[in-house]
Amino acid sequence: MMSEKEQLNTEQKILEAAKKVFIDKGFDGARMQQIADEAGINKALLHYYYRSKEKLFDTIFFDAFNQFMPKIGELMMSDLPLFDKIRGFVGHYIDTLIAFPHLPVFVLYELKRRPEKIVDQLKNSGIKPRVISQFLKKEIENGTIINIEFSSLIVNMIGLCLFPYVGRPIIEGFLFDGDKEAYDLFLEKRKVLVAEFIINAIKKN
Amino acid sequence: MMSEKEQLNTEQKILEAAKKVFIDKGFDGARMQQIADEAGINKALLHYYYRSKEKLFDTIFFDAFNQFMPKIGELMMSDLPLFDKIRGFVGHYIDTLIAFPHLPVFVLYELKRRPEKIVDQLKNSGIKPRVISQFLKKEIENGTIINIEFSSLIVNMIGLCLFPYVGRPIIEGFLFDGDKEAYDLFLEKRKVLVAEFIINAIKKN
DNA sequence: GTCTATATCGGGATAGAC
DNA sequence: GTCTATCCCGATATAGAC
Repeated sequence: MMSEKEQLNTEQKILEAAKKVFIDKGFDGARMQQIADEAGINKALLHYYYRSKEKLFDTIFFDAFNQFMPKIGELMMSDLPLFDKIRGFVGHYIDTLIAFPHLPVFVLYELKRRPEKIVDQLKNSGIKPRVISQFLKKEIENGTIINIEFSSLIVNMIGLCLFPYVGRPIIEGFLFDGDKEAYDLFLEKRKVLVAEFIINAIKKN
Repeated sequence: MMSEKEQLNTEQKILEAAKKVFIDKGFDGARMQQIADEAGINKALLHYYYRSKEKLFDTIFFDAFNQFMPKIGELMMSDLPLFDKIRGFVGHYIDTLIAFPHLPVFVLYELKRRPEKIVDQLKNSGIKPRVISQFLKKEIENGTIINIEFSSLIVNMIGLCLFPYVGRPIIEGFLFDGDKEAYDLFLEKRKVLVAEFIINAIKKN
């Protein structure tokens, strides 16, 4: 009986392995040999499918990035009440992070090597800051929330979601005495806590 | 007339150069040759002062880390009112980030390679989570703030300060259309905005 | 202490058999 | 498509002259 991994074809095995190694080690830290080992093949075959390390990396990276930037465009531009949008965003974002906890550091690190390409990707994502910004202005005029720029709000939201993941080794070690289970619980609870924290911060009265 | 750099002795020049290159490229991405060039010496001399790349890196890293983790122990454990502590923390933290904007990604990335050592450093920093936690409990009992764990609060605070720096390439490109000056202004304004955001989020009524 | 020259090795990439 | 063997460059590290 074949294991699940053995049922994959070679290209899929390579992609799985590359994803794992690149995300864990970054481009510079990753080794083609390790990817080959992980995929149960040899180095030469990697080059047969993807001519270079760079090419293979690109495939992985943009795939990862699209997972990392959740499909929240529709959510943000829907006609849900603002506070529900915030809850939806935070919940969805943290769910993604729980599924792929190593993605953020990977993406942020690689971001320094090629910011342009990534910004281009985002611009093609269909998310329109202007539209959301207008929506926010209306809520401010209505008096539901305090005066805040969209850029501020979104940066705050992402920062609050993200940091527990990128900073996990420090926080878990220092504040949770290395208690992995306690930290997982902490992360899970933040799905609600972060949304309420944000709403508290911006709601009038 | 000597430039400022030429007045430094060799060891200082090496440390300056290494700091620059390591922080910019990370351990794996950094090249001893580039460090030597930057310092205006040759590779052999690097090894004369620091036997290996790893040794040189360690020196830089722990130095950088101590800058990155601002000396906020005293501030946090002082007898200032809570909201002033928060303002002080955010202001000080963001000032540090403005001075060393590339530190966070560097520290977070390298953190994955050696979490233990860094947590040890923190534990020797003199900051006592328990003490601050107790202080927070009192404020909750007094009714000044809503019920919140210290771990949540500090993670939120750091996350809010940090993200605009680690995510700068994306945010600046996507939300600010690459306008560097506008982004610097945005960062500067956050010194006040973030503190008030946090205070709003936790204060009762 | 500082240099030039070189040893050594690891890793990405290719050639070529099957 | 998949393998083994090998090329070749770049990077760390060392030897040794001055």
